Amino acid sequence: MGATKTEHYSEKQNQISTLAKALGHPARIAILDFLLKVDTCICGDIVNELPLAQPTISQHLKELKNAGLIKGNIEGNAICYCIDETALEILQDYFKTISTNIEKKKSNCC
Amino acid sequence: MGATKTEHYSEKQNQISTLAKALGHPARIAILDFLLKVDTCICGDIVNELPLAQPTISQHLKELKNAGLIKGNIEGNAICYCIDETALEILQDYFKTISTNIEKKKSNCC
DNA sequence: AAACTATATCGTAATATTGCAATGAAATAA
DNA sequence: TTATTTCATTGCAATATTACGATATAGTTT
Repeated sequence: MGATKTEHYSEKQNQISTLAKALGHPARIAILDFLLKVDTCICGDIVNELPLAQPTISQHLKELKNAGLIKGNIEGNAICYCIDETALEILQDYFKTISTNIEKKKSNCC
Repeated sequence: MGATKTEHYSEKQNQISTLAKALGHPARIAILDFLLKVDTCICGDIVNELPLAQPTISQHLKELKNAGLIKGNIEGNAICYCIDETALEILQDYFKTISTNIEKKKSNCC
């Protein structure tokens, strides 16, 4: 099939998996890393940093934006991208919760 | 094309994206949630919890295992799965680093 | 206005993922 | 030994993703 059966899972599970999926490509991690590395929000030139053609990067940016991981502001004829903290906080909280739950369990096998 | 150009990215970027990709499906998040919810490691019956056929779940478990997110111990003719903390720590550290970096920047735009 | 710059969208080819029925393999129970 | 149970693997169809050339759009410059 190839189509995920999203309707069978909880909203939280879909939310986390959607965010994780958006991060599931090295180019998109590289974009986030670059947005962090640069002091101000970056207007363009992500294309010069990655080994991908402009349409491909535009597509990756769109996916990050759709997932809510980055925001884009129009600035003249360029677009200024930066990280959206909200989404990252959701992920951070999720992993923190898992970690504390594991800690609590101290599994009796494995 | 459809093939990711992994060779162009840093090891860290590939590591994080691989882990994120493994979490990029609600069924796999549901599996992790279930492993956490149950007190001991679970031997089977994930199939009864999810709306997917047994081969499909076996496939998802394999992907989680390949990514290093879960471990499996053979126990008679059943297999006992549980979460591997190491991979989760890597992700947690990554998101923590991003958060502190964003905090430091206090972006002057967006 | 025309030329230029920056980004998005379209179309398409190559490849990957998702899901399942059928089947296999391996331990256990009868 | 012959079921039975539990999980993995194979093979395949449907769909999604990745990448890019060509083209469109929109602002800027000349």
